[in-house]
Amino acid sequence: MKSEPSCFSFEDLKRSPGRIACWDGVRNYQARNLLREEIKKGDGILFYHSNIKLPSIEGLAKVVREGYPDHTAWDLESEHYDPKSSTANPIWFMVDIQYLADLDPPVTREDLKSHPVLSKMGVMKRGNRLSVMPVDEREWKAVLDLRDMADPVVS
DNA sequence: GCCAACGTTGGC
DNA sequence: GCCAACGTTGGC
Repeated sequence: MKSEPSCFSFEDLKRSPGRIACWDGVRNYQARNLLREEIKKGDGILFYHSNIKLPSIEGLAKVVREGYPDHTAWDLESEHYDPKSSTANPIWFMVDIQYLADLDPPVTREDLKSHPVLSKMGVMKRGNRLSVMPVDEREWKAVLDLRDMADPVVS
């Protein structure tokens, strides 16, 4: 999952109650479909900071609640308000995620670029604009290996 | 600040 | 349904 830290950072997640936050405000159909259908409770998450000097994977999180309607779409006050979405027919979805661990130090985009497996990650693809994208098993393991970490998502 | 990539919008 | 125009994203 990718976020501009000025909008919502990994630190923000850590400071959230129970270290849980909802991944709201996604307004892209491809990402919506992932949130609604693909992402399962217990899935591991690489939390990536974008649009900054040193774009990096900051840490790990996991999904604690599967796709449910994004209520900010119904909130007139929200900048993500969308009149096309209603409680009867929600268009946009979100999941809840929970902090797991820091990557210390963060795995930078430079790190990813020079890695045989990670250089092929979705987040490295040109023009990629999704705030949610799939990470495969090899990529997940490769990130953990870079920091000599045990897999925290084994259930 | 530049610019490529991509999604969305709207005229036709 | 096509496609040009436009806005946004995000690395550099």
